Amino acid sequence: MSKKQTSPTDLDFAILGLLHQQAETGYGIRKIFETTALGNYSSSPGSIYPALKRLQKLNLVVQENQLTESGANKSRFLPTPIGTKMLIEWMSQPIVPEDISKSIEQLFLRFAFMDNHLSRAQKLDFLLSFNEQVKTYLTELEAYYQQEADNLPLHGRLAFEHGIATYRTHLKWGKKALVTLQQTKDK
Amino acid sequence: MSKKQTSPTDLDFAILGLLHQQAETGYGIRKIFETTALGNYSSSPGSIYPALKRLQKLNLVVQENQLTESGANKSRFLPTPIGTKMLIEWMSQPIVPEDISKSIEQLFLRFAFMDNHLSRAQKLDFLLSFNEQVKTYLTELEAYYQQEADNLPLHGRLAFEHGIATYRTHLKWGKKALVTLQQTKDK
DNA sequence: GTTGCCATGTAAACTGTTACATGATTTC
DNA sequence: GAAATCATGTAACAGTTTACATGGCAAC
Repeated sequence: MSKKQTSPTDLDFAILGLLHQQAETGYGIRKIFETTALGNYSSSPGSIYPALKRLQKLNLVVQENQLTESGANKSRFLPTPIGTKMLIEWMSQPIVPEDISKSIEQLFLRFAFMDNHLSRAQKLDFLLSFNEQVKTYLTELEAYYQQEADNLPLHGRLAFEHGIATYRTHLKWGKKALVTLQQTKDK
Repeated sequence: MSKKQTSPTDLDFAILGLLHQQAETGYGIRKIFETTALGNYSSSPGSIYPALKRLQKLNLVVQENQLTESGANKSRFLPTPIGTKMLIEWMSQPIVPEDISKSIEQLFLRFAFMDNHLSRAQKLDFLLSFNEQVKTYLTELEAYYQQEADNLPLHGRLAFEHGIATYRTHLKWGKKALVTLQQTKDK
C-alpha cells in the first residue's frame, strides 16, 4: 500500500509524448533529443535510460519484445493505455500564472503533443488561456519596466527589454496559432 | 594539493553578478529571484544558502559582519577581488554554438552584468558574435523547417514555428542592442 | 498578543551530469 | 579487419526540490 513515486518529470513527459508519435528504442530517443531542436532536454544515457525505467515502473510505457535472431537489441518502447491517459491529463491541466513566468517551455511541449489526443475545443481553450495569461504577465512586465527602466544600468535595461520582446513573441505566436486552429476544419 | 571543486554553476554566477550591483543578505537574494522576472533561477533556501556557501568556499564572496546589537542577523554578502575576476572571466568567454542552441539564457545573464566590468570593445564583440551565431543557427532551423514542415503534425509544426519566431526575436534584439551600444558615447 | 514576514539553515529523496564500460552491427 | 555508429547500461557525484525547523522583529 506504500505510495512512493513522485509524479513524472518534464523529461518523462517529453519521452512519453514522443512515443505516442512513434515507437522508439532508448537510443532512438537519445538521437532525437540530440539532433532536433525540440527540447533543451538531455540526451545523455544517464538521463534517458533511468527515465525509461521510471516510465516502465509506472506502467506508462512497455517494451515490445522483438528479439533479433542473433542475440540482441532492437526492442522499442510503446505507450500503454495508462500512459496515454497520463499524457492527456498532463496536457489538459489548466494553465496557471507560474507556468507563464517560470516554465513556459513546458507549455509549448504540451501544445506540441496535443494533435491526436485532445478535442478541438480543448486545444482552442488552451490557446485562449495561454494568450490571456501571457497578456496579463506582459502587462505586468511592461508596467515594471516603465517604473524601473531609469534606475537600471544600461545592460540590465537591455536584458529586460529582451524579456519583454520574448513575451511579445509568445503572444504574437499564440494569436497566430489560434487563428490557424480556428481556420482548420473540425475533424 | 587536492583540487576538488567543480566550476560554479549558473546560479552561482547569477548570485555573484547580483552582489556586484548591490550587497545583499541571503534572504534578499531569495526575494530577488522570487519577485523579479530575472531568472528562472530557484529561490528556495535549499538552493540559495548552499550556493552562498560554495561561493564563500571559493573566496568569491565574503560576509560582512554587521551584528545588530540584539543578537542577530543582517549580514550581507560582498564580492571579493577574486569574485570580480571570476565574474569577468565568465562574461568574457567566447560564445560557442552550443550556447545558442542549449543555454541561450545564460548569455543574456552574462550580458546583463557586463555594465561596469567589460570594455566597450568587449561588449560590442559579444553582441557581434551573438548576432552572427544566432543568425547561423536560425538559418539551420529554417532550412530544417522547409524540409520537414510537411511531415509534421499541425501542432508540431506550430511549436516549431514558435521556436523560429523566438530566435528571430533574439536576433532582432541583438541588432538593436548593438546599435544602442554603438550610439553610446565611449566613456 | 498573535499573525505574518524577515532570516537562516538542514535532511532526505530525486534528477541529471560525467565518465566509464561493454558488445553488436554497419561501412569502408 | 578497422573504424564508426548502434545500443544499453552503471557508478560517483553534484545540485535542486520539498519539507521541516527555528527564532527575531513588525504591525495591527
